Amino acid sequence: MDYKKLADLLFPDVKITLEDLEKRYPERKLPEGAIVTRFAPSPTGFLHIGSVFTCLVADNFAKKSNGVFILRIEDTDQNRKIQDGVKLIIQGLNRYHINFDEGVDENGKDYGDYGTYTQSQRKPIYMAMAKYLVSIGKAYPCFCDEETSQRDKAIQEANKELIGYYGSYAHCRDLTLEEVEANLKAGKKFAIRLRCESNADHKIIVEDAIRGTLKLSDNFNDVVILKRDFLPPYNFAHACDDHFMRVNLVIRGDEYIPSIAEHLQIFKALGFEPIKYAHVAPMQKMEGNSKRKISKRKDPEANVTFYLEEGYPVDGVREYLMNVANSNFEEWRKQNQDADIDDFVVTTEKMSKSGALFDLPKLNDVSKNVISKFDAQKVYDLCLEWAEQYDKPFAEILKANKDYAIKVFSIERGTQKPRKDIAKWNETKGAFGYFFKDLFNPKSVDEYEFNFEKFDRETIKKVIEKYIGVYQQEAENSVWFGKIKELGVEFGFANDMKVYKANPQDYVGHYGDVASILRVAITTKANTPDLFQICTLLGYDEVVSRLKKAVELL
RNA sequence: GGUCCCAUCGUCAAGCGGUUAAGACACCACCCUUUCAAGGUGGUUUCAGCGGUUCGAAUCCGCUUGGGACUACCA
Repeated sequence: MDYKKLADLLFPDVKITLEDLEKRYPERKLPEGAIVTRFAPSPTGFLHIGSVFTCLVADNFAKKSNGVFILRIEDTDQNRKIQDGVKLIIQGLNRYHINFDEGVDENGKDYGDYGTYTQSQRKPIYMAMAKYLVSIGKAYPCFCDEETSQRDKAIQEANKELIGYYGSYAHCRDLTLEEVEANLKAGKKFAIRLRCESNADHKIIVEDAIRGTLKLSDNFNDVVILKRDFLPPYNFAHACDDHFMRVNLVIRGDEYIPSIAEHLQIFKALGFEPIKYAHVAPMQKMEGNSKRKISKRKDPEANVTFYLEEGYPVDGVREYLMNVANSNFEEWRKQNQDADIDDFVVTTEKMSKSGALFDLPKLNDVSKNVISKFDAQKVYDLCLEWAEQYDKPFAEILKANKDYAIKVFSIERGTQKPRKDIAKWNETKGAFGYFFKDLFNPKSVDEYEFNFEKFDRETIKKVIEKYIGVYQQEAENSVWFGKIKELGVEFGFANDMKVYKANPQDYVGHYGDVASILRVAITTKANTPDLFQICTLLGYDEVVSRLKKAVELL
């Protein structure tokens, strides 16, 4: 068989050769150990949180090794592509401070020397390489239609045979030149298949950067490497692109593990150096009693916009994702409290083999800590940024009361033990809303978080009424609090915690309870920052009017 | 069905043949207390099961079970 002739018959117009491409995309001159990796999404929907995770890791590898991080758009499936898919991905990634050294921008424009970075535009490369494989006898044209493969599959299933295009099912594997010519003349379209030289009984050993040694069955299938539209499926695009972009570490989801053998076969046929893989476990989610992958369709938290909408600060999400990526991150963070998160070095060895459950309570905790370290101005800025998009009325209030809002956010901030009231910006209104007159408008006693299990209405009312009489805007916290204690004694509250603890039955409650009643009366909330500071900020008139309001509603 | 991957507290996880089996989140209790939080201290809870190898197994090997992925001219 004259394979060269076959290749020319199939691709008469393809002139690009392997040598041309090797020259056009030379090996990179990078320091020893530099990692060249890439994120290669398909623009088929929203940006998945798992993608952000993978990017964070990949970006870290590249940056820390003085390597290169590439964004490549895998849009060879023209049917699944969506409008603005690329934009969505890039914008989402940018929000999480992920930037690429090479790739495409929001408008689809390339930057970098190894482009183009959009697969649908790399057709000439794939065709050239497919032609090359045909010319050396490692690939062949397949004229089979869908019905044929459906039928074969049914037969294989019925016979409990392996499913695929191989052996006697590989109808076009040994077509003669004449047969090919006849098919071509008849106007039949063809795909290109790899001529597989192995079988399923053959085992291969692969070293995965995360998984360690993997023992896999070899590929036995004459897989399609060029579809009828002459665009490649993932497998061939992966081999060509990652080789010519001089990628040296492929970080991808572990759903690709079963196809490693197939991919390596393609590399080998092409004469390319086999590539190193790092297969990342997917994010999981609890459903009933079992874990499952977070699904794009079913789970809102799969979409990055979920975190944006809820108002999780970007730094919080990044911090949490780092936690998931490397278990030693937490320890590192403890020792480097103020260090930039980018200073942390992620290692493949420390990455988990099994999928981590997305743990929202943990995210909340991490996020609370992150926010607690922001200064008031930053809290204001980020909260406003969030509100502008997701809570317009609140944004207006924040803008109209900027200085005041910053004072509010300053309470017990910047101290050794900063408050941890909020984990995300959509909690701000609940936690601090009462500071703003426009947001404080209780209509019924039900809106107050009074502890009616401990104290009845009358007691609460009496305490508040009495307090209205004695309340003054004190300059000193201690003086102010002394009065509260004093007031409590009148109603039978203990003014000493130890005394109270010793004989609780002798008292109605303790001074903390008095403070709680006043806190709720003034703010409606049981949990607030330092009440003295709240009163100071609110001002005498407002405090008194709120106390009166509470009495009225009680 | 076939192929492959994975398996330590409720969750995330240290662990790499000898440990009282770390730590974090969550939960509970207590302490502190000029209130609420925060913080501090302590606690509940884990090696999926069964065999083997070994003086010794969470760790190595088998099997079983459970979970997951793949099985496209999708990626």
